[in-house]
Amino acid sequence: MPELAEVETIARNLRDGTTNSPGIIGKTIRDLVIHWHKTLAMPDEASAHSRAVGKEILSVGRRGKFIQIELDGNCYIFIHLRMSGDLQVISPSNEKIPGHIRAEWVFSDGSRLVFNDPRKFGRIWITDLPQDVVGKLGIDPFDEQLTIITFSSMLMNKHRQIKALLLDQTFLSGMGNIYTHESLHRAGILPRRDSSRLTVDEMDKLLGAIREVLTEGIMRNGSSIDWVYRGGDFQNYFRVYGRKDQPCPVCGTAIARTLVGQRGTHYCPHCQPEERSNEM
DNA sequence: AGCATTACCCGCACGC
DNA sequence: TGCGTGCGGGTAATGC
Repeated sequence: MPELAEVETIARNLRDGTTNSPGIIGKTIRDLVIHWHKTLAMPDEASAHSRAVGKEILSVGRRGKFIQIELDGNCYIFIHLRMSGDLQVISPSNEKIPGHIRAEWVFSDGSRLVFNDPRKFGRIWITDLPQDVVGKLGIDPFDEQLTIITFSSMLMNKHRQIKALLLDQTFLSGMGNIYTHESLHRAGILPRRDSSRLTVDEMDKLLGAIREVLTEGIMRNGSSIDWVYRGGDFQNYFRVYGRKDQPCPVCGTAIARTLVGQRGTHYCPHCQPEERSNEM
């Protein structure tokens, strides 16, 4: 699915508009149509309809990997794109309709916000209690309160494989499989290393690498992978993700693939070595 | 009890 | 045609 950089890009496009589509701030919802029942996680369809219809869109933002759309009357729409979701604004003049629409909001001006999601894993919540949906999310990687002091103590208080920990949304919110790979490679850390046993220098490098990779990802409008194209081109700058057997751009060693927590994991055996033993 | 890991599951499309 | 794989995450089971 889209990760932080892709979700951020989509949120910005919905808010500010693109050359092809207008933003949705200020639009009024005239109708909500659910095409695939399970896409609506909360509440039931009738309640969702009555909560959203007639409301004006006040803001669009991101919470972890959730898109947050604020409506007037203290109501929020949360959308999680999971693996294959995408959001597009379709104007009457801009009829390029995607093939797997699971839900859509129709606005009073005739334009629509469509939720396209081939794999049907994406979910929508409409609620006046945001904490029920995003309350358990960990700190955002760009949060100013996430200093190296905070980050290092967070890591030292856990004993988990560093890659699995970075993917845990209650620990840090927004990291996914791609950006985790790229961050660990840039920081020179093997994905299965124990988080609490990283050196302070490694923790410092890791936080910097996470922010660097996410910033570049956002700058390039995210990554476009598989058949789900979203307009970004960060995929052309991956150093390890999806590059099994190809040379590491830093040292030329063949990129290796393994499994960490049931998920494909790529790394450079030379740049990301095993932990050095402390024994003499 | 609480934490960490593993297995399985959920729809679909694509490459080999 | 069949099989493995995947920008994610929830649940259940197991082990420490």
